[in-house]
Amino acid sequence: MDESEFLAGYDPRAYPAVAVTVDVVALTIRGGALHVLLVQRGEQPYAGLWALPGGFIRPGEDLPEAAARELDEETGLTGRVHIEQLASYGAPERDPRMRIVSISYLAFAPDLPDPRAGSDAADAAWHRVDRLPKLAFDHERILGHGLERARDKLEYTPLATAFAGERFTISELRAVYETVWGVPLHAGNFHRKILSVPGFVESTGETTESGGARGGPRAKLYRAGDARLLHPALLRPSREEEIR
Amino acid sequence: MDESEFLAGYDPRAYPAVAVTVDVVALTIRGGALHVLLVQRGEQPYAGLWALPGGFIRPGEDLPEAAARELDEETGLTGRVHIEQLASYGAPERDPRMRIVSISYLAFAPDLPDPRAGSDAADAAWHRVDRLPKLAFDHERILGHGLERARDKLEYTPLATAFAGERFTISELRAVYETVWGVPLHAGNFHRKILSVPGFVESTGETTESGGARGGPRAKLYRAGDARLLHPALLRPSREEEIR
DNA sequence: GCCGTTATTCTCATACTGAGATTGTCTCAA
DNA sequence: TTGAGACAATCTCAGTATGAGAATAACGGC
Repeated sequence: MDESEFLAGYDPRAYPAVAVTVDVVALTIRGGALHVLLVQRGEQPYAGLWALPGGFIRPGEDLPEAAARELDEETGLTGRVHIEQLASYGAPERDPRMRIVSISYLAFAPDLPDPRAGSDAADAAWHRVDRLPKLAFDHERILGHGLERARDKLEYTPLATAFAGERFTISELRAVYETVWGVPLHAGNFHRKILSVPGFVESTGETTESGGARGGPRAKLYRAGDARLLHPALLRPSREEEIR
Repeated sequence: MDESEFLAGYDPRAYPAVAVTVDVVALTIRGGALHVLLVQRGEQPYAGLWALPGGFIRPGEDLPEAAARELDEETGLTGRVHIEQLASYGAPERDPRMRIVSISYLAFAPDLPDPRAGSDAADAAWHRVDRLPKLAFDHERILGHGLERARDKLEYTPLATAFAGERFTISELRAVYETVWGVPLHAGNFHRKILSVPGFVESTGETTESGGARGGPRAKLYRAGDARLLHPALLRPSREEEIR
């Protein structure tokens, strides 16, 4: 039986309703650590637990639109934020109330301010991804996929510049990679690599106002270039475990 | 307003129903060309046009399960087929009948038999992806994303072996790459590369029964190895256009 | 048996990478 | 004011990967 036949003898409205939500994995870097935006649930199920910000799509609203709205409701930020679809989850029992299919989105932004104290429920806050509370629903799994995707995209896209400000130094960019990947990188090689990938960064001709907090010369400032893919890619230090 | 507050004053059932479907982009290689499985619609809307196989998810059925079922209904194949989630589409007007959110799946398989003559609608058949008829809904876009994903995954995963049979020669594997990427590859370099990537293929110790149809020595036979990621990856000949 | 085809292996020049070292600027504290 | 340590920016050098072309040899078809 395929779609048309199925439709012919099948009225979806006759079945238990399926609701569609979007959930957003919003990542930012604060104080040298990767953080994710979470909201504390005020109601059952999972009252008191933290969850990814999200909600039902509205009539007439496209998916990316819904994701941007959810993010905006928590952070107040709309522009400047890179947002992309992550994956969808629809296990029958993932929400005890009813059948809910959730489309997850991944968002990246430079050091964001504290979220609005939720016009709603209990609370909203940035949490270090390496010190997470227990999450509601299957949000731990969704967040895991989001982190994986972010780490991968750092390799072959200029995504890292989305975590940095308008202008940044090579060292700041390196800190983004080190934070997201969780490994130290060779400063000299990183510098050489960044400048050799066409379109990754472009010089602003300026330098920082002063040296680093603990010394060192002023660094040159760069802005994001026009490349959409990095070629050749920046490869993560080998991950033998992940290969097999 | 976040999920919990929204839920509190909002009953999704009160809104126009949202239906969830899965659509499958099933790819195979037949006669040296990449093909996609399409079904011809028997009813409105888009009656007579071709579309990706798909249909509504059923109560109690998880997403991947639904995708596998849809594929099985058309091909009869269940095992052997690699299947993974592709993306989701939910533009309000993508289906004129009602709000439909579709989760698409990507499937790869070795040269598959002709599909069942659809227990349903009009027809089901493999179509060369470079000679497509007009497609229903936004299926052309979905297929485009599927092809893009397949081409990318060929670079860093052993996916190509999913298009080849149980045992295959290096040349057959090269043909898969050339077909999916649409470019000729240097036979010698390809050979060297495949054998140097750990875990990509492993020797069976056997060779083909005879040489190629137009001559040439017998080729050694290999089977898929245990690698899940290719390292270093096989890079596609440079695609300047796609970088910026 | 001769010719064209194809599998497999080599060569060689070029490009990219990891590790370590060098040079010179700048902050901080004695 | 000065010396120590931090850090940006370059460079060296060896090891590895890649593209292009060629060499060798096994087969099928005629």
